[in-house]
Amino acid sequence: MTPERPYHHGDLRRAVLTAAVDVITEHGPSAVSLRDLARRVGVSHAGPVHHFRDKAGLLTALATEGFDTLAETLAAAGDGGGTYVDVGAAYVAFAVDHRAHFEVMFRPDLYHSDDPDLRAAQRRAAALLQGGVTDEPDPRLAAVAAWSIVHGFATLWNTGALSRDLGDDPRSVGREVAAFLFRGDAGARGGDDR
Amino acid sequence: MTPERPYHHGDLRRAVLTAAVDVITEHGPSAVSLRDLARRVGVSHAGPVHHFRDKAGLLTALATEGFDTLAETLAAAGDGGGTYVDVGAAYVAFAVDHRAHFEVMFRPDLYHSDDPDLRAAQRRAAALLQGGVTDEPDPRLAAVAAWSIVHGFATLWNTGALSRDLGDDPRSVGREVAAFLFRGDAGARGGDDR
DNA sequence: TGTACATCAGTGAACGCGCGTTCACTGATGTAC
DNA sequence: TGTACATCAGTGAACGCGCGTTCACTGATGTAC
Repeated sequence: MTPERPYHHGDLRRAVLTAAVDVITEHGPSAVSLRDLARRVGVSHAGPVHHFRDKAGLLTALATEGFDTLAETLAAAGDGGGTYVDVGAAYVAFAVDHRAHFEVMFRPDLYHSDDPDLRAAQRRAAALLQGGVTDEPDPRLAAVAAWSIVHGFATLWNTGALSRDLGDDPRSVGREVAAFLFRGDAGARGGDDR
Repeated sequence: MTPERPYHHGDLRRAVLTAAVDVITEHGPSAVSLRDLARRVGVSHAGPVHHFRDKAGLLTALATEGFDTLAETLAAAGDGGGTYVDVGAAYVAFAVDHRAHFEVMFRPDLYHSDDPDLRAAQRRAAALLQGGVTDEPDPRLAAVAAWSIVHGFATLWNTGALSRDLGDDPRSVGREVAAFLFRGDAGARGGDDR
């Protein structure tokens, strides 16, 4: 018969991260404990330490993964002629689809914010956000405004602060909100300058 | 000689709330503990329980206070012909001036979100946010966009996510960002319809 | 002005718990030769 | 193909700690008469 729990887990790192996502999605980042995650994953309570060093180390890994995914998402949305509105909609979609990651990413007190991998991922995502709105009179202000509006919408949506009669599709409302910012610019183009 | 610690504190409730603000401002809401606050205030560890019932009760009080102050701030900004931009700037100012309150207010998992006083304060603040942008083609969308952009900016600023070369005056940048949203509307008037 | 009594605010001991982290360890795996 | 050995992944006991909450209590205050 096969043993129920082989000595080596296989991919404990991945499993712990996934469990962390579950906990955070349901109860928020402050509910995370290494011992609980170990329990969920069926491993001794000291197991996770091997992969993350620390509780903060685990959350660092989660935040890094989040910034990486966000960068990929934004890049994909901007490729092939995506407008700023597409990029903004992608930002909102990321935030609601990866709520746990999103929440941790913007709580730097929870992780090792000087971790090199993390910072690289952060920079990558930030560059993609800046790049989207180059054809405005004041592009720096426009970039901050653009980031603010999608970030704000995503945050308000995720915390349940928004009125419920906005419907149940955050992606489409998010897109409308992003489009509203550039309602004057015919076409609202951005992203690709080739 | 006067006793160092009179038996009755005088205003323990107020003192605990203030101490909580200090802790949250410095270390975030998850660092709050009733015992620590009691220690800071110079009172037995069970003292605060008398006034708040609960740890969540304490945070409920803090959030309520926050929504009340926000409502006052927004009302003051809208009075006497304040434009939406004024109201938006006031929102940002509140968020950076009362960072601790602001942070707790949008973490409903931390408090008793069905508390009647809390909900009343929430409704008051929400109404003032809705009312600011009545002269847009789609006022509901405009209201969500307006709330999103100032909320997003404030959140990004408070978490330190924004680039440092925006300067050190969140209020004025916040105002610019809010103004950017309505850059097409000459005058960008709102708030008073008298 | 004085007394009795109810109410309120804060005390301090005690409970039981879950946590992060450390440690010496052992089982499993892979690699050099 | 086989053996020795290094490395790696996970174990389980132990540590010390701070926490929230409960409880019977006592000091202080205020109010009725």
